[in-house]
Amino acid sequence: MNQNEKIDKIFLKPYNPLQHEEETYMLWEKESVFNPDKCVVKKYSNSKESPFSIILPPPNVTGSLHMGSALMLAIQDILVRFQRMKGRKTLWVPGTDHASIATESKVEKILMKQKIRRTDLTKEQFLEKVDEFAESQRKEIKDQIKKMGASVDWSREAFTLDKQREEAVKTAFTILYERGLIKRGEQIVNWDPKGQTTISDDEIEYQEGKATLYTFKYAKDFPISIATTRPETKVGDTAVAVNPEDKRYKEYIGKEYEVNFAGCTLKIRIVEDKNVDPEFGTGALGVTPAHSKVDWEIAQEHALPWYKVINEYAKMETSNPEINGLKTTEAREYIVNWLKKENLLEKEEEIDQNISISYRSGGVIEPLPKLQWFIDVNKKFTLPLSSIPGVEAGKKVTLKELMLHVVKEGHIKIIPERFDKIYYNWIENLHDWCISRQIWYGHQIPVWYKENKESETEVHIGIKKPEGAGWVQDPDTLDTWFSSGLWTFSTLGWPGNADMSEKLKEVKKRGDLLEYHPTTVMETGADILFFWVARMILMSTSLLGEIPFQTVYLHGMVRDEKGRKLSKSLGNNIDPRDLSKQYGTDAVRLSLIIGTRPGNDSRVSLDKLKAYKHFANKIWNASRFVFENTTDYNEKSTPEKLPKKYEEYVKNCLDLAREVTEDMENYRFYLAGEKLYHYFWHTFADIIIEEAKKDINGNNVDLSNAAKHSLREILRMNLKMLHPFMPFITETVWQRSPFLLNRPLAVESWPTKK
RNA sequence: GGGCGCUUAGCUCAGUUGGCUAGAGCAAUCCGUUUACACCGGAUAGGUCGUAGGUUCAAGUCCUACAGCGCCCACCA
Repeated sequence: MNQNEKIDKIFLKPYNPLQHEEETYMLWEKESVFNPDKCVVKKYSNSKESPFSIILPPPNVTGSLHMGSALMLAIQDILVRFQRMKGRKTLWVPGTDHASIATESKVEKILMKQKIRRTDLTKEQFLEKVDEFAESQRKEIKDQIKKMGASVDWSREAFTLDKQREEAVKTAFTILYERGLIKRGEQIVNWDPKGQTTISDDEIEYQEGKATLYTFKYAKDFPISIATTRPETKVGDTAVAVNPEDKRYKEYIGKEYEVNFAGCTLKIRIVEDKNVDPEFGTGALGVTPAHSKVDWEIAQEHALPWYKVINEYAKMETSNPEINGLKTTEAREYIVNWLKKENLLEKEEEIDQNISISYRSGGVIEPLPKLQWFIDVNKKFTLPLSSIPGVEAGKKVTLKELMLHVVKEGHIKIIPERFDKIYYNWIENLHDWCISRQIWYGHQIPVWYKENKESETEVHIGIKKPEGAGWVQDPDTLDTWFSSGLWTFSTLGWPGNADMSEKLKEVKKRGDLLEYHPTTVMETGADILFFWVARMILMSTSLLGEIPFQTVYLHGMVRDEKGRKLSKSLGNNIDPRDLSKQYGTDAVRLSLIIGTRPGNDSRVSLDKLKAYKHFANKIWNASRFVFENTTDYNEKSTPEKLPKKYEEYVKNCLDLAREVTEDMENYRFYLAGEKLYHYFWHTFADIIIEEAKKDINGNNVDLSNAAKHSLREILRMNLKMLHPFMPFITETVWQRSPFLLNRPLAVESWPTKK
């Protein structure tokens, strides 16, 4: 068998991705090229260069990965592989998120199908089921991450609900509590009667709808008419608010009336408040402090009493037995009828109104006052330690100020820039963050209560249950974003063994946290800028006095071919693995990357997938051609100075390398990828190879050698540059090539201009 | 109510700080079955870069207004 027959044997045609991808990933793992420590030992990376670090946004264990995750993995892998090849010590930490509410309700649904209700199980039994489910999803997700070729360091895999992260959560809670930033209080919260839990402002979605606006008086002898879409809540009114500028009601301000309204006795005071719009309705607002956020604030302002008239099941709780226990909608009907009967109803009109919906459970949000835990974003506290320029250690700041400062001063750069404004706007409107949830799955709040002899409640906040009998832990769990907010440093060993309250500094002396934090870049979906990115900034700046990342790269949403959202309920959901099987992972990655600008939505395109699958085949065959035709190539026989034509070819390729490098360094890999594609196919394959064919078989030995030399050099550079984009095929070719020395392509050096 | 994005070839989209005859993929038309590849090659056609003004030696790129589509935030009880 001659050389070319051998090459034919190892380069079977056409290129079949399925045949090579798995073994290639195994090769990388065997060689530990994803582990930065081992890369230093093996001298694959230069420990003197500044490290490059990135933490994977942890996918929720609610289900398997979707196309958005595939895009995320592709972008991050490109960034990471590029830096690794440039010789930087490079860390990419993988992990998953327990996604408390989402996972809990998912498991509940699964149990329902088996005719098991949550209430049939004890808390322990239920959590066991959830853990079981989460574990199986994690396996699935891990498999998907590998299939996408993501070069993550599995030895550092993390889970937001594992032991280490639990320690981080408890520590964070304790520190924030000690600084007075976490408080417990009765406040109006977004209650989800369907999910039976509170949710944060950001977890609400608005649905457009119509509502009836009723205009009426509480009673015949009451001087002012009010308008509302929710008459049933009016049994909880304690005031009527009017605009101070409104002349119509000036004379009533400060007066108090006792009225009998729908069988309930109400004491209504007339107050003035700037927030009341004189143009709307009658210009007078019936204040229901317990069941409306705006009203709650008005009530706070005027020290009004409040009465809860709707309970956690969205049923009435009133002194009138005819209404008590009714659903809110039934109570509304009762009250409207009563108004009609009493001849108090003046007007009924239809208006546009948005309905607040929980984005997890779909339940209609009922504002309720409840005893909950909050993070106070407006309270001044002393930052004990800081490496943030402009905020020295010891300075008094609020969380809001910190969060604004680091972005406004450019310590954190957001790509694309336009999201800066959106971020500022969100922070400026930020209210206290309600962090307690009435569900089982998640980090239980590290607070313990005990009744003492005087039947007062003692409270203990800390990492461990206090000594002695009688301590009961707060049953609530934390908002899932509390633990994911710690993600950039909880994955890097924080808090470790140090005594957190005393020696924050000590922590930084330890391994990963010192080496890799702040992380270089956070790449994630633009849709979780508020949920997550802002929370990470909050946690990192306040707990470590450090930014969590230098750059935020935001990607848009991946939609289907028609531009619709991909979702299970629409039935157009795609498992990236199915596309990988059909087109090869490299093609899937390229199709998601090329032409997708940061922050913009993109569409799954079968045309693109097909095109890049063909491209993989092109690389395969062009490589085969080069190796077949250069088997007798001898470096020594290459003329020192290449003939002009080949000199130009090589120079052009080096120019491309410079341009591509610059694009990569500036996060324009969606351009770099296209340039590489175009160069490889339409310059290297179509022009250079075709030109070289003549010279290789010609009589001029020097020209022939120069052609062989140039083909190899250009192919070598292209395989390297294409590797971050198409890791599988480039590595597979490399492993079969004369280029292979003592290391995989994944840790070969990135081409630079000599 | 406030803010943001998009509008470029038949379709889906690039075009980096204003600078060469405006690009890619797919689709279309014609030719080619020469030993890397038919998951191929060569060629052709196709755009007054949403509209109207403006700045500039020069505008797809900057400014202003308008239109259509989409998104985010706030929210009127």
